[in-house]
Amino acid sequence: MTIEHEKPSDIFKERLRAARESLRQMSQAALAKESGLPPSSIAHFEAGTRKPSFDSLRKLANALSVTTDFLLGRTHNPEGAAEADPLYRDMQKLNDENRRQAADFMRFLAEKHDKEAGKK
Amino acid sequence: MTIEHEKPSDIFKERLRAARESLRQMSQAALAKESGLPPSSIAHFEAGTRKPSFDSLRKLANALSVTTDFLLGRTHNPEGAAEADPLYRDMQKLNDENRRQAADFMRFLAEKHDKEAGKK
DNA sequence: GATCAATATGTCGAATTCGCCATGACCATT
DNA sequence: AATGGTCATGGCGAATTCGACATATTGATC
Repeated sequence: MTIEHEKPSDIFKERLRAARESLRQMSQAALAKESGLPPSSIAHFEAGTRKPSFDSLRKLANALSVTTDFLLGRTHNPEGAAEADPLYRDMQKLNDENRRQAADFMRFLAEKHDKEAGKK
Repeated sequence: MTIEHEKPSDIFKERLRAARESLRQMSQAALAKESGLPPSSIAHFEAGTRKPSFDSLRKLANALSVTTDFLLGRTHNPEGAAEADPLYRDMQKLNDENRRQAADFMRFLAEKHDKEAGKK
């Protein structure tokens, strides 16, 4: 039972925009040129109307110098091994009971976050 | 320097087979069941006649507990320990603020657990 | 208001993957 | 020879992404 109130495809478009704007400070046009993809594809990806193919995903990750796991929402760190994540190291110190409590707490956070869906 | 003119799609099929056979010792049918993909898709991927879509790639990486970067040939190591952990994966779906709170809570649990280690 | 750059949205045919199913090959063990 | 397990291959229609292009929309500056 995973917390899936945010779908993988939704995470992807947010990660892509975050990497392009905050991390690399590029325009869509600049990323398009760097990755060799048409600008409209970048826009579609960030709008969530398309999901990248095998090749497109590779080009995006290369152009942005981030891991594909970050773009797919599998890792929080744009760069490198998740094992280096201090949070992961803390996680490994937990016993089974503590892990269950942490999971419950995260579910609570996710639900509270969902209630703030009436914005904009 | 080593000449590496192997196309990304060729690397992928080799990585997929290596992860399934050597790393996890699963049959194609077993991986199909674990990932929720049809067995024929696994065969096509390893034959190189198809390349996985966005969703299929995620399912494969989850089922095999490896990074997508490894499957795509962007890194040399499978390094899937953290990404394989469901708790860690769920944490990636939280926003920054919630993630920070979850981290604090886990640190608290870890420290509390340390204090109870007076006995050996 | 006018202009311009950046982004959003949609349309088109072509190409690719999708799940599903059938068939054949290969290789053991019986 | 026959069986069973594993994998390879390809056809089928449906769904999706592809690149390319057109056209709004937004936001900031003048």
